[in-house]
Amino acid sequence: MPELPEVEAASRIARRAVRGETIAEVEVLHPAQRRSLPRRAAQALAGDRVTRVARRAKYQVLHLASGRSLVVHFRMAGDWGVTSPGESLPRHSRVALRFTSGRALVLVDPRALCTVTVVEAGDRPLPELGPEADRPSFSAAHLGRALRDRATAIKPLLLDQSIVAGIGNIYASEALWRARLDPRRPGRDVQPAEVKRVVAAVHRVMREALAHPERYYQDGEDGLRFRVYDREGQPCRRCRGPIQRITQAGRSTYWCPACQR
DNA sequence: ATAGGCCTGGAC
DNA sequence: GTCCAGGCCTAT
Repeated sequence: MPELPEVEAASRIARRAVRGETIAEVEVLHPAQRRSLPRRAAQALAGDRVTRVARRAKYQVLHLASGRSLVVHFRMAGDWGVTSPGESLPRHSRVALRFTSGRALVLVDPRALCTVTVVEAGDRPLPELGPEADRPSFSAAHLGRALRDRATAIKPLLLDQSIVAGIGNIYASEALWRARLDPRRPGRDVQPAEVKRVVAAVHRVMREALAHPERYYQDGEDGLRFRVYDREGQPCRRCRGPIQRITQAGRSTYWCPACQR
């Protein structure tokens, strides 16, 4: 469940569950997870205390009393589970942070692609990231500067986390539909008025999803399901034209050729 | 710019 | 069986 709004919701769950808790043991339950969290690093966490849970874009940072931090990225399909003392772990549990209280914060990750890394005090915790997609600091002026001179299409540029942080494949399509902009448009050809529309659309999509932490990804009646994503061949909700799927930078893009220009 | 890799599960 | 998946990294 992992774009900015879903990671924000998850980080709130983690914050409520484990702030102030002391780590008793970190269990790595899937061998692939040791690529980011080797046995030694996991063992070294015992005894440390979680002082703060923060989120930056799609990263979650568990700050520890020692000055180290635990950086978690959900990638394609991660989520948190919280278990009470004695309770069994959910299906697809890959890493379990067990606390001295008996409670556990569990990384649930069917594909085992998530990363959990220990960052030592003073080390750079995160790669270079642009402004948060839901904030005013992600502005038309900022995006306009980033797009200038870029021959790359706007859709993949919205996925570039060093330009704007937190947008993923679904919300990129959703935002461009809202902005009525052709996802194939080269960055440098996007006019100032269109840049403004894109920024407004990204803000709107992010805010809507943040306001509905669970419902957005679910099927249903609440009118919140995707406008274009995963709707190939179905009628555009604006103009009734057929939604098309194309591949850009190796990822699916959904859009309406009739009303996105 | 594109392809492949990492993993597993679900849809077909 | 095949293809696809909410992300990101590396190699070509």
